[in-house]
Amino acid sequence: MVSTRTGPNLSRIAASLGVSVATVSNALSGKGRVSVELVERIRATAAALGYVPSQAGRALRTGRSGVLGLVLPDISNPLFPQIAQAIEYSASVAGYGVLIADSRGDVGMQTEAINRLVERGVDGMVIVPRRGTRIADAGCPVAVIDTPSTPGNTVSADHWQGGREIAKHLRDLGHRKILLIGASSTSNVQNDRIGGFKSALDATIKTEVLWIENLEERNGPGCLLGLVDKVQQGFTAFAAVSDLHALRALTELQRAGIAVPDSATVTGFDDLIWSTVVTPALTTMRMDMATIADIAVAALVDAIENGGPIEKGGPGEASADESLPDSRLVTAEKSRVPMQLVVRQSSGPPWVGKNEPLSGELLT
Amino acid sequence: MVSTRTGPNLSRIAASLGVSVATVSNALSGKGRVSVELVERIRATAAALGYVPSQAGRALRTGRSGVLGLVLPDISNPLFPQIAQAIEYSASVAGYGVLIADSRGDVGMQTEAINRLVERGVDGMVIVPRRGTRIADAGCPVAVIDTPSTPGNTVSADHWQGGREIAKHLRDLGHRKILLIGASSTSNVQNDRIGGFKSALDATIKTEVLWIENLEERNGPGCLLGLVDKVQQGFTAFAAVSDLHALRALTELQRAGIAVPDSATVTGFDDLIWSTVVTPALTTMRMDMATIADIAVAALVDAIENGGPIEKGGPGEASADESLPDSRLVTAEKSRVPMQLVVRQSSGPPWVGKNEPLSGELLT
DNA sequence: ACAAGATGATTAATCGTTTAATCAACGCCT
DNA sequence: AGGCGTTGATTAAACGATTAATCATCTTGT
Repeated sequence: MVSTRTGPNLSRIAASLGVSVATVSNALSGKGRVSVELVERIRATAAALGYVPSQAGRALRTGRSGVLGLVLPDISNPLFPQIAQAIEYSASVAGYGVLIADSRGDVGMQTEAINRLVERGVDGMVIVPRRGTRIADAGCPVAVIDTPSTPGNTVSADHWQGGREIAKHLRDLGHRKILLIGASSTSNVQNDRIGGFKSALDATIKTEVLWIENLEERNGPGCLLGLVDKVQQGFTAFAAVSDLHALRALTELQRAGIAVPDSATVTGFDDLIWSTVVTPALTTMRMDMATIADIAVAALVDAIENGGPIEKGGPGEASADESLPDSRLVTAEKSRVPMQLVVRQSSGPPWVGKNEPLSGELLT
Repeated sequence: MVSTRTGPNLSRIAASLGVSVATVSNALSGKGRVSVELVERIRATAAALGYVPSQAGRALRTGRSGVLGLVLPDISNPLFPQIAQAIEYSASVAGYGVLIADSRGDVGMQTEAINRLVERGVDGMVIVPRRGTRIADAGCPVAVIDTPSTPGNTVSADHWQGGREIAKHLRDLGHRKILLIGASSTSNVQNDRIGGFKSALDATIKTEVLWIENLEERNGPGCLLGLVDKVQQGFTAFAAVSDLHALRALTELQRAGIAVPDSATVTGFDDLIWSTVVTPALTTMRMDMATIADIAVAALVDAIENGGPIEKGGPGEASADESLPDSRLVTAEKSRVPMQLVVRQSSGPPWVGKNEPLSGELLT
């Protein structure tokens, strides 16, 4: 029960100057009419006393908490640090705090996580869904960061263009038989990247898609991807849809004695933390998370403060549920942010040098 | 100005039942004296109306926000997902929300980040410092997750024991010349891991420490670690102090045609996301973040709600600053949580099979 | 039967901030 | 000089929940 009555409040400042609290409030917020001289004095004593406004008091009065929620259904996603950092930065610049919620990969717990945020009184939330999960009605403005092709998406990287860029990079290097590596065929993001990839190539280049999830269903998690066979079949480039899978491909090839990039090219996506430290460093596509976060937060703040552009919840059960006000997906003018190609050492022309594509001596 | 007057409040419930707000409050919190029958009716209508208590109102009255802050000076740390997930879970079980703050690696911005949290009215905060940065006075209970040897540490993994375990694992496999790989000699965590490692070995086993930071100062970031030379010098095992460096070592060795674990063993620390997907999967030490988070949050909540055990801010400038109440580092009974050895495929006995330690054909 | 205690509910104050409404001076114009 | 707009400040009423203090009943003991 030790209430930490820490800083002074408005009335303390008011008392110490012999003015009213309203005047102090007005002076500090610059809203009412206060003489410049008095504003100066109030500012000074506020600073001297180390005044910090009570968010609770302000929130109660204004009905806004100044806090945004951040929901990542799959928080173990290695992209999380990038996203959290970018959102937190954009939010703090806009004067908002960021409350995190985790649904531990469980789709059912996502609603629960969202409810926790709502109960904490967030003014809006940023949701990065995975696998096209439905966003439950939140009763507050919601910004969705997924992929442009998903209905309801607010802003995201241009995954399609990203796919195109990396495809062109591989094509220009001279690759003619490319294996695309993805995790799940139900992911919108991955499908867009793959779609863009294929759209950049004509019939002279052959592609094939390997879905890791399907493979692991048969061979168990962590199984080999069978890339050595693919090399023997003539594939010279392996374009993973995420750096995590690129890493898997890279090490599997290396373990089999296939040199990268000399005998096989590997590329990834997202420029994750390890892409620069592995040997060879990964060629990858980087998303501009700072810009994406800025846009998402700006759209959210606009909706919160000015009742900006919102779109009624998606089709389906959205308007059927009447107990809650419908979720309000915010929209942004610029909804797709270009990705940037980062060329490092893991990609190169096929069949460089003299080596056979397969040394064979170290097959597991 | 569209105030989202969403849910009903206490008075709405009170009015709809013809009782007073105090009674409703008492009934829902179970504190005052209300007849069981009335409690039942109040609970029912509260649920029917979809009542959610206003955190702002509650916070203003009780002086507690029900929110904890989470500070990671280096949010790009790949451990972040694990930590954030664990802390958020423990906090939500304890009825608290988690507000994140990032100082983007900049030590100076750490104070700023902490201040942002304080201004938002967090009841306490969890800080995971890096490189022994000083914790600025926060004016609220603070739990520090670092390493047991750091003064002021609240709880953490037992890095020393972790080092011992992995050393014993390598010793038992038969390795006699081991290279330890760390990033920075100023990191308490890394020093503890290395210290524990060495403490488990007698003079028959030779170890050497490679600090990546020193190497990169000379050769530039992302440079090779020169592990091929080390193999030639007779090192058979490479024990990295983090999975990130283990990954770096693994790929560097593989790129040079040195098979892992056949010709060289590589181990890591922390069981990061990629440790299972690389080939060979990484042998590593896993921290029990769930337990660590539970302990940290419990200590924090205890200090917040019962004024639990706290320790005055560290020596030095802590008590010199008089404008803020001193920071209160909370303590926990169990401050070191054992790490767990996870044996996978990247470690094995030295010189297994017939292969020469170095094939040499693929040296970069 | 009456004082004393237990029970169940209400009153009213409070947390700190914002803001609409009010008020007192003062200068200015006709 | 009296009415009027402007300036600079104050008053007072919220916002929603918590809680100490109070009050009305009803039970119980002597």
